[in-house]
Formats: sequence, structure tokens, C-alpha cells
Amino acid sequence: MTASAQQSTPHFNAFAASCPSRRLLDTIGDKWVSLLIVALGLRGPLRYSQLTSQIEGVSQKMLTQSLRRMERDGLVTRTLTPSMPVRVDYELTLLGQSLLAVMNQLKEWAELHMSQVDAARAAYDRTTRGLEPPLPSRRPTATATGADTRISARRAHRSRSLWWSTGYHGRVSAVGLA
Amino acid sequence: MTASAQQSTPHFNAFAASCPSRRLLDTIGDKWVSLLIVALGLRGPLRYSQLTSQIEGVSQKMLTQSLRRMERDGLVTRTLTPSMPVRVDYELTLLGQSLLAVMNQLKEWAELHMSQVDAARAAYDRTTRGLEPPLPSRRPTATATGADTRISARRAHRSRSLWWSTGYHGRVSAVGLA
DNA sequence: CCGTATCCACATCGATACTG
DNA sequence: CAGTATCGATGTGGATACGG
Repeated sequence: MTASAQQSTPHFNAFAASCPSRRLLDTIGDKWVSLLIVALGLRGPLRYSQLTSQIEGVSQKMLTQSLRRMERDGLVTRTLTPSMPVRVDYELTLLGQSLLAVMNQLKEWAELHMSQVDAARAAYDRTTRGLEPPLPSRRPTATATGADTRISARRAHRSRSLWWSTGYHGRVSAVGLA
Repeated sequence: MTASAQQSTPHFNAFAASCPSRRLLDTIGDKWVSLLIVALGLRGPLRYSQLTSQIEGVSQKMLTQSLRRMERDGLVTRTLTPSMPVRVDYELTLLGQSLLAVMNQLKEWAELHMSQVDAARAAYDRTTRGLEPPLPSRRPTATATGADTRISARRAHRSRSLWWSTGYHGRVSAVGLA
């Protein structure tokens, strides 16, 4: 990873659209997956029902789906104990544990910086309000969906010698020097 | 909510369903956001067009949307330079930089462990194949959506004295002792 | 208890068209 | 260049019903 970065290992690169690691990035970035990793890392193996209560608001579907994917990816093991009430425990594998550190940091960052983010949002909304009207009604247009307003006479290309104008009227947050 | 379990800091807890930090966790776990953070952290400020090419496969819509959200959350700044071709640069804020370390680890973990995950998947699919039929056609059902097969006579509860049986016929990956 | 299957409202996202 | 707006296919996820 020192210089130009491409000879040490058969490297994966998440910046590449086709690289499998990008999908993996998506998977491990999932809300439920990250919470599950942290929960399982925090207190040993956990039963399905314990996870249900530990991770508030998760539905059976999402819980099972996430656990299944994690099991398939080798992040957790699933152990069935055929006791009287059937019991199933989930536990992090070594691979899963290697993710734990990162996930903890992710969750902690979110919790630690929540207030700063909130402040930033408030400031942003204060300076930018008006751009996003409350949109009270769906669409103030006539009852019939304006089907003809769509096309509109295509005006012939009027002198595009401007190429791209400097007179920018778009959204502005900060302006630099030309 | 007020009484037990917290007074040290006005703590956020992502395990709680209603905690705002959970949504934040969702946001920063987003594929595009994480790639953007890493890209911007890697080489200074970047222009919109540079991000387009740097992060392969991202659409205008997702790029703009992600950048906008990140700007609102105080993770990046947006600087407009009214030069001849209009130019817009995005740069990490201090808050954004504090996320960089975690994001780098996340992306690196994905790239470093991709092969292990692949192996785990292959192993899983080998032991579990048959559970997921190739589903060749969409749905072999008749043209009309089978509307009556839905209900089916609800059978009266037959002796549930078993409560929950031990004779588990479900999916088994590993079995523990009773 | 530990799931699976289905329905369906809603969010996501790519493609496309257009604009300052 | 750097967006915005809209459409439509697809995905996501909760609610519900049911089964070993």
C-alpha cells in the first residue's frame, strides 16, 4: 500500500464497479449486520430470542435474513440445541471477530458525533430553507396530469458559443476564487 | 427511559430503535458514502467530475444525493468556483476526517477478507444446496393469480400439549448438546 | 422457540431528459 | 460542468399467517 499499490497481493479494489469487495462493503455496512456484530461481540453467543430483544425494532424477517447471510459469509456460526424448547445460538467466528473492532468504532462514531451532526443539519437547514418547499399538496397542477407540458417545443440550439456559462444560478454553499 | 442505565453523558445508543444514532449508522454505512469519504480522504479536495470517474458506476443521482446528505451532515464542504467551466470542489471537514479512519478500515477489511468470505460462501453453498432451487421460471402458476389458494381451511388447533416439540425438522448447521 | 412464506406499501436507484 | 426532475423497474422491509 506504499507507492502505486498494485503488486503485493491479488488486490481487490472497492472503487472498481465490478469488484466483489464492493458488494461485501455494502453487506457489512448494513444497519442490522453491524448491530448484530456488535451485539454478539459484546456478550458471547446469543440466542435468537435474545437478539430479538437486544436489537430493538428488528423484525423476524430481517433478523433471520441478516443472520443467514452472515452465516453464509462465515461471520457467525449457528448452533442448534434440540432441548425441550428448541434453542439456537449464534456466535462470532474468528472472521466475524476481526470485523468487531471496526464495527465497534463505526457504532461509537455514530453515537459520539450524533450531536455534531445534528448541529450541522440545523445550520444547513437554516441557510438553505426555501429550496425545499414543504410540498403541501402532491402537485398543484391541474387534475389531469399535464401530459403535454412534458415535451414542449424543443428550441433549436441557440448559439451555444457560450459553451458553459459562468453565470451560475444554481445552489451555492461556498464560493472560491476564480 | 430517564431513570435506569444512563447519566454519564447524554448518551446515544444505536441499539434503541428510536435513537437518532441508528439512522446515522445507516447513513454512514452506505456504500457510496463510505467510498466518497475514502476517496476524498485519499487525495485532497475533488471535483464533482473527478468523483464520477474515481467511484466507478455511481450515477449522477446517487453521487449528488450522497454528497448533499454528507454536506448537510457536516462531513464535507462544497465550494463553487465561478471560473469559465464552472467548478465545484468537495472536501472533507474535520468531522468528515474523523470518520476517515473508520471508513478506511471498513473498506480495507472488505478488500482483505474478500477471499475468506468467498471461501465461506462456497462451503456454505456446498452443504446447503438444494434448499434454494434454481427457480427456472418466474412462477409456474396459472395465468390468473391464484386468488383462492390463499386462505385454505383453517384447521382447528389440534392438541398443542406438546407445547414446542423437540423433534426439529428445520435447517441444521451445527448441533449442540441438550 | 425458531423459524419460513406471502403480501404489499414504500424506498431505492439507474436511465433519461433538460437547464443555468 | 454540475447539476435537477421525472419515470419506471427493482429492492427492501414490516405485518401477518403459519409450521416443525
